[in-house]
Amino acid sequence: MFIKIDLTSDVPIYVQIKNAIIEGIARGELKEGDSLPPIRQLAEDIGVNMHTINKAYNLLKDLGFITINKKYGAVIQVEGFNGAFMESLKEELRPIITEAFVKGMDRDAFIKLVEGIYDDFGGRRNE
Amino acid sequence: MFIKIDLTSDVPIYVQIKNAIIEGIARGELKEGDSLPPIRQLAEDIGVNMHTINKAYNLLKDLGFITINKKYGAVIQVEGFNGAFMESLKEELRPIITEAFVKGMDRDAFIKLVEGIYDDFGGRRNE
Amino acid sequence: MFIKIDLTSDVPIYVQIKNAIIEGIARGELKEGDSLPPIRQLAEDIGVNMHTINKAYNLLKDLGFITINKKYGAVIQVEGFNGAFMESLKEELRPIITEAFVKGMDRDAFIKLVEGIYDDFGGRRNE
Amino acid sequence: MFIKIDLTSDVPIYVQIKNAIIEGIARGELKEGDSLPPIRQLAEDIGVNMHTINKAYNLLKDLGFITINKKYGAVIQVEGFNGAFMESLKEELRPIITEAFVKGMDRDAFIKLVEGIYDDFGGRRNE
DNA sequence: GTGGTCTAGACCACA
DNA sequence: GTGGTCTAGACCACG
Repeated sequence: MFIKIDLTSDVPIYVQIKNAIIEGIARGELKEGDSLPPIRQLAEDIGVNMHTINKAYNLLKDLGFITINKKYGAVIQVEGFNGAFMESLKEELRPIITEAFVKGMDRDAFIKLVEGIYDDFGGRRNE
Repeated sequence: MFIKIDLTSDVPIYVQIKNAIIEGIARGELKEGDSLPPIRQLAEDIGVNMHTINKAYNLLKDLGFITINKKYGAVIQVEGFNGAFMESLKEELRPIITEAFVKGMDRDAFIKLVEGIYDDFGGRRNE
Repeated sequence: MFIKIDLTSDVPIYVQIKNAIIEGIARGELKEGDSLPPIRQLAEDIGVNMHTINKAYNLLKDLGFITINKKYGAVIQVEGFNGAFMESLKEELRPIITEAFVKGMDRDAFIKLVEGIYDDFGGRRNE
Repeated sequence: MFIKIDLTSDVPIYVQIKNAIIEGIARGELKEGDSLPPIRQLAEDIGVNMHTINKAYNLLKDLGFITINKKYGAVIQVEGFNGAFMESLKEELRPIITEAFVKGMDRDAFIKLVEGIYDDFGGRRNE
């Protein structure tokens, strides 16, 4: 698994790592039951501190994408979406859509954009 | 114009203000050519520091929603979307969509969510 | 507010701090709306590292006892209990009660113990 | 005896095993004088390391639920509760009750919860 | 002046 | 060998 960090980004490193791992699941490179690398190893691999990886893993745990135990480390195990997730999704989405709308981007153009991203994960099923 | 700030949110206040103003444009409460309130006044109205309002206005300017000049202050003037905007939109959208996909939300369900938000601004045109 | 840490305890320091603060609320020394000390100040006061306090505050936030914002820092704001809380409460309680039962402590004796602790917070209301 | 381990729980495995055995006594499935399975066998049965079982058995011994000798292995022999037990019980219970109280759960509701758990072991006596 | 992020490096509990 | 905790000390974003 290859994670590329942009140190100049204003997105915190641990969030970038979180996103990269979820992206890895979406792409099918990481499957349910797979173990993520040990925090210290991944830290060395991508050249950041152990604590930063730790924070990313714990965030993934809180978001329901992995479980953590001392035997197998961090293991992919995705909780399905629920009402709370839908709510937070909507709240994240709303200001983005509003900006696009105000800038004159119509609904169909926006949906096309969404479809384009979805198609990247196209044939895959997450089970 | 009524802006409600949620101090408990982890969205920075100046971003909340920015979002509220764009939302105001989307809802038709603010139109091209309208002036935003003077910084001091808005700061007092919603009970935050002038500095914070200033930051929000500057962000709106950078995003192409207003112009700022000494004479008229902050005036709504929306730049249409361009390639750079599309790129940043995609970058914002991607991790959100990826999470939804991995959690088992399919494309159509996501699109329905998008449509729901778009419909809030329904019949309006921004000109 | 006075927090006493037992460095020899196997309860992590940040958990001890969390417990002490909840205890402070229960005793009425901390009320809704009160700000907790800034993390660095409390860290110095009780002689632990800033990060340990930070962890305690974030845990309290996750548990629904405080909110955190940059303006007022950590502010007491208690979420009422819900189903999820009841479940975790039951799971915590079960092994404790089971031990007591097996050791021959009957229901009434156990309840008396509970009442004794409740009475420490007796006349108070948390609103 | 059937012990189910939850690797995703943050309760250590050896504590889960300890709890399960005490629960077995409470339910009457294990009685005074009964032998627990040999360490190796139980380790194999539930798929954990011998070391972990050993730790659980030693904990049970320290808590006064079993005796361990070379001839008969681990044998259920429950010490009645004493002052020290009461003290540790109180210390465990206090933060749990405090959280419940602060979240607005009143004494009677809490006691009802306790009674519900006690009733699971209802008509039984441990002798 | 507040919390948030990150680093470097140590020790410990659990498996 | 795994994650968890803790420390000391730095820099940054937000208000």
